[in-house]
Amino acid sequence: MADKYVPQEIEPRWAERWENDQLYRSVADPNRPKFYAMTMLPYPSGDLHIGHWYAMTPSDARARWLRMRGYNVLFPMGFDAFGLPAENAAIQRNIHPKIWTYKNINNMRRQMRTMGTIFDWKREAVSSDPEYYRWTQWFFLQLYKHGLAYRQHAAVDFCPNCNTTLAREQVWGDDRHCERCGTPVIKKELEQWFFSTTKYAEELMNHDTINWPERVKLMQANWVGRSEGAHVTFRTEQGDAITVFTTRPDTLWGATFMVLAPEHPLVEKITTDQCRADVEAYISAAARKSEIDRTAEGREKTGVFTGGYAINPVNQERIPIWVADYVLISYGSGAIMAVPAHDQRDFEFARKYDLPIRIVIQPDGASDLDPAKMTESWPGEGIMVNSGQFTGTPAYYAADGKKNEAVGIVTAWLEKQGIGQGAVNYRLRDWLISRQRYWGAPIPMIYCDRCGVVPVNEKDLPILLPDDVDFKPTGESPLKHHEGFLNTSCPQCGGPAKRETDTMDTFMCSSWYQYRYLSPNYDGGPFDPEEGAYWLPVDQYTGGIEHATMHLMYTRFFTKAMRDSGSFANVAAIAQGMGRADANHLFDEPMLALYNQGMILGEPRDGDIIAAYGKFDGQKLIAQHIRVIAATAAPADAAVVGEVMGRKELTLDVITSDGRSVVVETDEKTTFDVPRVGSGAAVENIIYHLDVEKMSKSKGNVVAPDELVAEYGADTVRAYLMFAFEWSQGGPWDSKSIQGTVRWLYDIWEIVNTAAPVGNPDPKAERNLRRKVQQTVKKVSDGLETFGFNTAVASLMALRNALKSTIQAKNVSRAVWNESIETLLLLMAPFTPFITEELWGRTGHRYSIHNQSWPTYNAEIAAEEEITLVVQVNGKVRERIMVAADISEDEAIRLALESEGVLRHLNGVTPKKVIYITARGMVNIVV
RNA sequence: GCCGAAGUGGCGGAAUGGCAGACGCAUGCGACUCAAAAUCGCACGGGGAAACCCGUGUGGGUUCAACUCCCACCUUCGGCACCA
Repeated sequence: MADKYVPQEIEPRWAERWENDQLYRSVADPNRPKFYAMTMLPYPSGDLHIGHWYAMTPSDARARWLRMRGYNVLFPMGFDAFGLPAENAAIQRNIHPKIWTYKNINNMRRQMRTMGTIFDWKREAVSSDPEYYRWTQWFFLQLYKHGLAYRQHAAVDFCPNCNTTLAREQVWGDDRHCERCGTPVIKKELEQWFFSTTKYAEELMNHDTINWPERVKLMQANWVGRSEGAHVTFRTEQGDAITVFTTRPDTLWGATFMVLAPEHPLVEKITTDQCRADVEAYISAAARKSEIDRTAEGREKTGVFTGGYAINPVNQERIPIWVADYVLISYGSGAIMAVPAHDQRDFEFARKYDLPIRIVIQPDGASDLDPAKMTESWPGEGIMVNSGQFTGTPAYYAADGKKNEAVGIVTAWLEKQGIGQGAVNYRLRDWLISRQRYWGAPIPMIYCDRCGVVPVNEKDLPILLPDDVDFKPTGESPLKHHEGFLNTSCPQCGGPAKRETDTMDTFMCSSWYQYRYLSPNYDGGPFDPEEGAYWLPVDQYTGGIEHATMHLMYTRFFTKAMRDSGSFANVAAIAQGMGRADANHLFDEPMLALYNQGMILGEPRDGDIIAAYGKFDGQKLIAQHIRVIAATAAPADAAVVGEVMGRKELTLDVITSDGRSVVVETDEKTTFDVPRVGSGAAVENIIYHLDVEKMSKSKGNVVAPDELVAEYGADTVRAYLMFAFEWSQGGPWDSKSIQGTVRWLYDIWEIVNTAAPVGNPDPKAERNLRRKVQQTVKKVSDGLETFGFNTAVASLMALRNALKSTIQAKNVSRAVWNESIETLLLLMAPFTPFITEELWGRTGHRYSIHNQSWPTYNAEIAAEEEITLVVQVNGKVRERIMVAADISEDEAIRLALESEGVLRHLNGVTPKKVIYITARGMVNIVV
C-alpha cells in the first residue's frame, strides 16, 4: 500500500516547482492560437474570501483546459487597489492607505499562490502603482483632448457616508442608496468632471458582436433606455423657443399646457410679476427636497402656473406654461408638452389643477372617451381626432409593438413644416468621475487664473499622490488642504496655478486593466502594442452580475473611446502584420464573451435551544439563568424554552415551540450554562439562528479559504466549489457536503497508487472500462466548454466508481488499466492541478502533466455495445430489454411486441401505431 | 406598473421533447471493531405485499411522448420606474 494522500505536503512543493520553472509564463507567439481569459480582479480588502475562490478557480480550470487543448493562454491577475476602504482604515485606525493596501496585497498574493491557478504573476497589474495610474491619467487627457471629458456645474448625487459624489450608475434601488455603503444619497450642486458616455449610447446598447449573457445585454440596453420620438419646438409669447421631446407626436393636438422643470433656464424669463412669488417659492422648495421625496411613488403631483403662455406650433393654440417637479431637468430638454388625455402623469396634473383635457386619440370599440368622465388617461391605440388635417389617421402599433404608424406620418409633416424632427432620446447619463477622496488617481488638470482650465502635459505624468496628507472626512478632497500638491504652475503661461484636487472614480482604473496586464512595466504607453496586437481582445471574461451596469458599461465605453481617440492605430497595423483578420476590431469591444458566476452565501444554521429562568417584566423575561439544552429536553420549570433567533448585545430573541416570540434580557448577574463552552460562558456564546445571506464578518458566517486549504488542501476546495453548485447560480455554503469531494480525492490517490488489477483480463470488461473512460472524456470536455463544472466533476466521480469496481473485479490488463489511469489524471488536471501532477510523476510520466495535450475523444470506443431497449405502451414504461446497440428497428419492435410487459397491457388489442426512436433505444406502442 | 430569471427528493443538484432524480451530502440497516471513528455493503421521492398508481410551483393545451414547447396563474429573486 502506498503512502497516504497528504495535500499539505504535495501542494506547496508543486507550487514552488511550477513557480521556479515559470511553468505558467505566457509569452506571445504569433505562430500559436491565443486565448485571453480573464476573471474580475479583486479589491485588496485584506483576506481572500471563499467568493474569490469561487470566482477564480473554475475560471482557472477552464483556462487550464484551453491550455491543454493547445491554446497559448493568458490568464492574469491584479488588484483594483484604489478605493475607499483603504482611506476609511486610515481615518479609523490611523494606518496610511498605501501601507494598508500594499500589506493587504501581499497577503492576498500569498493566499492566491495556494489556489493552484495559472496566473502569470509577471503580468500582475496594481492600479495604485504610479506606473499604472500614470496611464489612467493619460487616458483622462486623451478623452479630454477628444472632447469626451468635460467639467460641469450640476446637481449631482452625493453619498453623505462616503463623503463623495457618485455616478448615476452607482446609485441603486428604490431609496437611491450608495452602491458601496447603502446610505441614501443626497443632491449637491458641484462642479464636476464627466465623461461623455452618452455619445456612445447607441453603441453601448448594441451587443451584436459579443457573446454576453442575455441578462446583462438586457440590463445594459434598459440602462441606456433608448426612446424614439420627435423634438418639437414650441415658442413662448415672447418668442423664446422651448423644444420638447415626445414619443407621441401624434398627440400634439391634445397638448393643453406645457410644463418646465423647476431648474429650467427659461422659467425666470417666462414668469410674470403676478406669479413670481409663487414660482420662486415653489422652486426653492423643490431644491430643498431630496430626490427620493420628489420621485416617491404615489406622491401627488405639484406645480405652479408661471403666468406665461406658449404657442402650439401645430394649431397656433395659446397654452399656459407651468412649473412642476414631475418634469426632470436631467431627461430630454427639461420641458414637456402636456397631453393629459393620453399621458397618465399629465392627466393627474390636469385633474388636480383643473386644466383642460382634450381627446385626440379615440379608441375604437368602446364608447367614445369623454374628458369630463375619464378617470385615467388613454395611452393606447385609436384614431386621431381633433387633429386638423390628420383627423381620421389611424394610430396603431405595428406587429412588433414598437412603431406607431401615426408617429411616422406626423413626424414627416413636422419636418416639412420645420417645427420638429424625428429624434432619439436616451436615459443614460454622462459618467461623473470626480471623487472627493484621497486614495485614487489625481485628475491631471490645472486651474490658472489667466489661462483657465489647462491639462497637465503628458510628459509630466504621473501626477503623484502625496503621502503626507490629513485624512478627515470633510466632504472635500484631502488633497485640497495639501499646499504642496495644490499649488503649481500653469503649463501654458508658467504663472501660479492650482491643481484639481479631486481624484478619479476607481471604476476608471478598472476600465482598462485588461490592457495593462499585457505589459505592466511598459513605459512607452498604457501597453506594449506588440503584446496588444497578439492578445487582444479578451476572449473570455468571467465575473459577477453586480457589475452589469457599472464596470461592464464603463469598460466598453473606455475601449470604444480608446479606439476613437486614435491612439492605438499602430496596434491594428501590427495585428495586420501578424495576419489577423480581425485586426481593425481590437478596440470595438473589450471582451468577446462573458459569463457570470453566482455568489456563495453564508451557511444557514439553527439557533441554540435555551431554557431561561427568571422573572417576567411585562412581555420581557429578565433572565437569572440561561441554559443551552438539547432540542428534545424541555425542562418543565423554565420560564421560557425556545430557539434563539437573534442576539443583540444583552438581549435574545427567542421563538418558543408553540411559535410565540419572546424577548429574553440578560444582565451582569445572569449566569449561563453553555455545554460546549463550559464555565464562564456569556451571552456571546449563544448561537443564534441564521438564514441564508451574504457572508459578513458581523454575522459570523464567513468561510475562510485558508482554513479549508489547511484542512483539506487546495485541490479539494477547488473541486468542491466546482462540484457543489451550478456555477452561474451559487448558493449557501454547506460545510458537511465537502466530505464527498474529500473522499473522491482520497479514492483517486488509492486507485492510482494501486497496482494494475490484473487477474483474469476479460475483453468485455476491458471494453467496458475503455468505454467509460471515453464517455468521461466527452462529459468533462463538454462540461468545461459550457461552464458546467459540476457535471464535469460528477462524471469524474462516476469514473472513480468504475475504477473501484474494476479493482474489485481484477479483470483488465495492465495496458488498459494504465491507459485509463493516464486519461483520468489528464481529465482531472484542470480541476485538481496538484494531486494530478504528483500522481502523474508517480505513475512514471514526465513532468509536467500541465504541459500535456487534452485527451482526444474517441466516439467509436465510447459507443455502447448493449443498450436497454425501453418499451412503452401509451407513453408508460412497461418493459426493459437488454439488446445489442446495433439492433434493427424491425427486430426491436418485434422484441417489444413479444415482451411480457407489453402483452399484459395490450390485452390482445392491435396497436394503432408503433414509434421507434433509434437514438434512445425506445419503442412506444400506441393503442 | 414595465422588463427579465428561477421554482425538480430531507439538502446541493442531473436530465439534445424520449427510462425524472446522474453525481454527491445527509439518513437508515448491516459488516468490520472490545468500542468509536474511518472504511466496506445494501436501502433511500410518496403509496402499495405485488401488479401497479401518484409525482418536476398551480391549472389548461400541443404531442405517440412534456421538467423541457405554448397559454393563463401563483411564489421567489433581480433590474428599471413621474424617463415625457
